[in-house]
Order: sequence, then structure tokens, then C-alpha cells
Amino acid sequence: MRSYGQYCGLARSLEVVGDRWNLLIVRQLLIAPARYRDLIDGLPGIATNLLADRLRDLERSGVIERRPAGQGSVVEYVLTPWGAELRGPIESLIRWSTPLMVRGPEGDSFRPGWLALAVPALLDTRVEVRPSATVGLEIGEEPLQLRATRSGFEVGPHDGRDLDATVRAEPAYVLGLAAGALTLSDARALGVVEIDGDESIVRAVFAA
Amino acid sequence: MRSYGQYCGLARSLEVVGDRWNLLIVRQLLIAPARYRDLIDGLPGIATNLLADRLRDLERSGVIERRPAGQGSVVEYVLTPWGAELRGPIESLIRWSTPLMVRGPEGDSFRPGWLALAVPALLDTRVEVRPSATVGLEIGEEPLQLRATRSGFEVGPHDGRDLDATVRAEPAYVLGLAAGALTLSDARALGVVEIDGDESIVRAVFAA
DNA sequence: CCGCATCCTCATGGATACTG
DNA sequence: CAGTATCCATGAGGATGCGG
Repeated sequence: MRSYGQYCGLARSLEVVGDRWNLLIVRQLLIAPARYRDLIDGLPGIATNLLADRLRDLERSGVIERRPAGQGSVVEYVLTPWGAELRGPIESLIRWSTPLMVRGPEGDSFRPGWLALAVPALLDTRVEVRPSATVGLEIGEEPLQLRATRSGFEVGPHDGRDLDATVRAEPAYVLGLAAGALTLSDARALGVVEIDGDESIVRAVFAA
Repeated sequence: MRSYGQYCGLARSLEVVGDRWNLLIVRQLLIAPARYRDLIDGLPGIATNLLADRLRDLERSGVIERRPAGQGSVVEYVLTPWGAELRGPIESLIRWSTPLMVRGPEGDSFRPGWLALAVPALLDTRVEVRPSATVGLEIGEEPLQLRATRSGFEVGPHDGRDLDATVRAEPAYVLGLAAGALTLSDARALGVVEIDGDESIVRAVFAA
């Protein structure tokens, strides 16, 4: 990216992460460290040369690091501590996007892993839920789980542990619930969400 | 901007504000509503055709509005309520940029008005300062003032009211102090900051 | 296969001149 | 002052190649 030549924090940030695809690459690495192939899969639409270019740029500017993974010459891309601090700006943009997301997918591609960032960003962290309470999220295939911690919520792949409840819904409704743009009772009246198990926990998590 | 085709809040946000210059235009309008000429002045380096393009795009997507200003056919650009909510993402990116800003301007252009966003974004809002306490900021020419409110700090042009204290320093040191990357006593030992008036208020505001 | 590098085409950005 | 029009440089996207 060509420099803006402005002594302003926003302009300097954008010189590092403002290039097309850059923040989406960081998004993928916030979900989990990843190999080149994982990034291609998690970034539908990116051209392979662009991914290679961007990974070089982000490494040069100190946002990501390559590190050996497993055996052989296999490398894995990981965020540096500074790069991981982009969680704040990214969650903030995700919250801002709510009006754009309630329209639904409209043919856009979707990866359940993206919810691992979006749902905690949207949920009201002031809500008090018993720590370690765990709710399964079934969106399409990939089973996810949402766990309450003292500091907020974590969403990741289901690790097989016991679930207090399970929610099954389309991505748009999960996001609507998390953002408070849709209440649980409305969602149930519309028949767009199914809940198994301890419903009170689900109500507590998605308290509007 | 070409669509990413991803049903992800970050991707959809970037389709609206990810284009080059877009967030910097929003930055200017967060500082104050502005006319075309004000934007040209506040966005050194932008080409006039790009500014016109971006203003059209941002209006179409509901981030800004044109409205008549003064008399005649003079128009002014203003953020919509949704556009104004970009303050969160922008402040977040400004905080993230601290390591990039402590290097100093290095020839980049600077507008004191940019501090109206950066300083409140960087200051620790948990600090308790007497509401309506006012500190003058003298950076280059343009006199600014920093006012404590119940909810945080506001920085804007000096309105001529009485000041409890005045701080004079280069932009980089003001940002360093606000970010807590530089302590007031270090700054004074280095002779890079001058303080007049009630120094205790300045110490309270910039409590590291 | 994975992890890129090269090549080509086309869309976008930038600088400047110009107009109502 | 508030933008358009024009022309050139750069960057994105897609296909393909290629070594390990």
C-alpha cells in the first residue's frame, strides 16, 4: 500500500493492515494459527499470489510470524502479540456491521469458524452466566461450542465435552440473536431456531 | 471495492469502509462536519476525483449525508448516526497504532485536529479528573483544549474559556503521554514538554 | 498434493488540467 | 469553490507452471 504520508494513528494503521485481504487474513489467524492451505480454504476468493504477497507484507511489518509446524519443512502462520491485538479493531468492525449482516448471506460464502470471532464480539459481556456453562452451536455441519468464562464468551470447535444445551439455527439468526437484533422468543415464534437441553442457559446467554 | 463474497461482518464492513481513504474521510467528519474544501485540507495527499468518488460511495452506503450549510447552495458532509458509530473501530485502530506513532512524524504531514480523536482514544478513561477541568494543548500553532467530562475526555479547538493548565509539546510527545508510553516526569526530564498553570491536573490526566 | 512464483488482463488509484 | 475529465501507473484477479 502506498503511504498516506500522514502522522495520524489511523493512517499509519491502515498502511499496515489497510490493504485488501489483510484484515481478513488476520481474522483467520485470530480463529487459529493456520497453514497456507488452511488460509486458502478460510479466505474464499483470494488469489494465491495475493495471499503469498500479503503474508510476506504482514510478516515484514511484524503482524504475523512463520513458524515450523509438525515435522518436515511445514510452516504455520501465527499472529505476533501485536498482531493479536487487532482483535479489538476487528471485533469493533464486526459490531458495526450488524445492519449489513441482518440482510442474510445473499449468496455469500460462509465458514462456521467465522462465528468464533463474531459471536463473542456481539454478545453483551455484562451478562452473567455460570462460568464453564457450555452451549453447542449447530450451524450447517461443523459443530461449535460456546463457553462462558469469567471474562466473557469463547466460541470454538466442539471438543466433545458435555453440553448444557444446543442451539440449531442459520448463521444469520445466530448473529441476530447475539447482536440483540432478534429476541429468542421472536426467533422461536418464527421457527428459525431449535433449542435442546437447558433452555434457561440459552436465554441467559442471549439476553437482549 | 470489489465484493469479498463472504458472509462475515468484517468482510461486509470492509466492503463499505475498506476502500483506500474511506476511513480517513470518516475520521475528518468525526472531528467535525466539513465542506469539500475542508476535507481536501484535512486529507493531505488525496486526489480531488477520489474524494468526490468516495463521498458518493459513502453517501450511497449510508455512512455520510450531504446537507445544505449556511446560505446558497453550499453543502456540508456529515456522518449519519451509523457512520458516527465508526468512532469505535477508528479509536481501536488508533490505540493499535501506538508502536507506529512513537517513531515520530518522519516527514509525514500533521494536522492538530487529528489529536481531537487520538488523545481521547489513548487516554485511560478510568482516570478520575474533576469534570470540566480544562487543559490547553499547544502543538505547533492551532490551540486545542482537553476537557474532562463524566464519561471521558473531549478534545477540540480552544473556545477561549479559562484553562486550568497548558501543555506545550510536539505531537509525538503528546501522543506518547496519552498512550502511557512516556511518563510526564520522563518528558520533563527530557525537556520535551512545557507545563503552565495547575500541574496536578496535568498529572491526573496523563496518569500512566 | 502443498507452497508458492510468473504471466497476462483488466479494474482501480493518482496527478493534473479543466469547467460551471 | 466544488467538483469532472483525462491520462498514466499500479495493483487485483485468474490461470498456469513448477520444485519439493
